[in-house]
Amino acid sequence: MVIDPLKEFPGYALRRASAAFMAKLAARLAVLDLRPAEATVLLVIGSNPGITQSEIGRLLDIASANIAPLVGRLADRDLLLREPVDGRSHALTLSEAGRRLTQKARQIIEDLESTLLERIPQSLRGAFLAALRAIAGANSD
Amino acid sequence: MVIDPLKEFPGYALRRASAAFMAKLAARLAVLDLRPAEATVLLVIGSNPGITQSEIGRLLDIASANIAPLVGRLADRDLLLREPVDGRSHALTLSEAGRRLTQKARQIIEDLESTLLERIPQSLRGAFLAALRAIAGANSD
DNA sequence: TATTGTTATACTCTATAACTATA
DNA sequence: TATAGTTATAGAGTATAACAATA
Repeated sequence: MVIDPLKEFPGYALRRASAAFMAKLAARLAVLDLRPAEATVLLVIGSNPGITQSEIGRLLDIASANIAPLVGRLADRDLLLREPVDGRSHALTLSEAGRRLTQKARQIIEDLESTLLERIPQSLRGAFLAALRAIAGANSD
Repeated sequence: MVIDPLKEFPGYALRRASAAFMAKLAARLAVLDLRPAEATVLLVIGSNPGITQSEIGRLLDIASANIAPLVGRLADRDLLLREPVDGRSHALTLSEAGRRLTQKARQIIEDLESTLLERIPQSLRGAFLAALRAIAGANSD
């Protein structure tokens, strides 16, 4: 019998749960030729027309160096438009094709989120989300 | 004001929480020149002397192709010993240096796990862990 | 035939450093 | 000086394919 010394570690369970969820998400978004990070950026732009890359980075905790190629790929596919707001910032807006694709991505994400919630007793869902946010926001270290 | 369309998605919160936790873990284990995956493998071998690579892979959900170089690095550092049990499997055991390093890694991990638990009300910890396991084990898709 | 282990390769996300241009 | 953006590069985890050796 193999002993699992990580069995009681919530941090390890967190890692495994996240990996399992992300693998499923990636597989489903692949149908749209989108990666998880690309889909989340599209959703953010859709909800915030005119947002800049640096604002997206702060919201999603993505380094600006990593947003550049990501947004570049989406722009190359004509999913979004870049318009200068001043000499250095660019306002990002979804194109018509971008809006259609974002809507499909949102559907996929919401479907998957629903299956995740089904695994958690309804009365605990609020506390579960609060706990995850507390862990994610624990940047005092 | 920037709107966060992912605010209510537990899957996204899960991803962020895991990323935050893993970043801290990686930073602390770096002191021992260990990566998170290496530390978990050391812990598993420490609790299961003589375990084989394929058994580790099944326990930790790591593809065998990825375990090979990982175990190879640990063996190169003389942290573990590989002894053939039959013509194809190798029994893995910690060396004395491996045991010392594993103990230090375990301390680091347990410390960090404690700070994570502090963020969750005590009465909810059991349910939180159960929820994460349910999500990680939801392989029916 | 199935399993164990290995090598090679590629993809995704993330991290850092160095740089230009603008505020 | 600080901020926005870009480029280049590297590290880490993960995935697949192909293969040899063994059960």
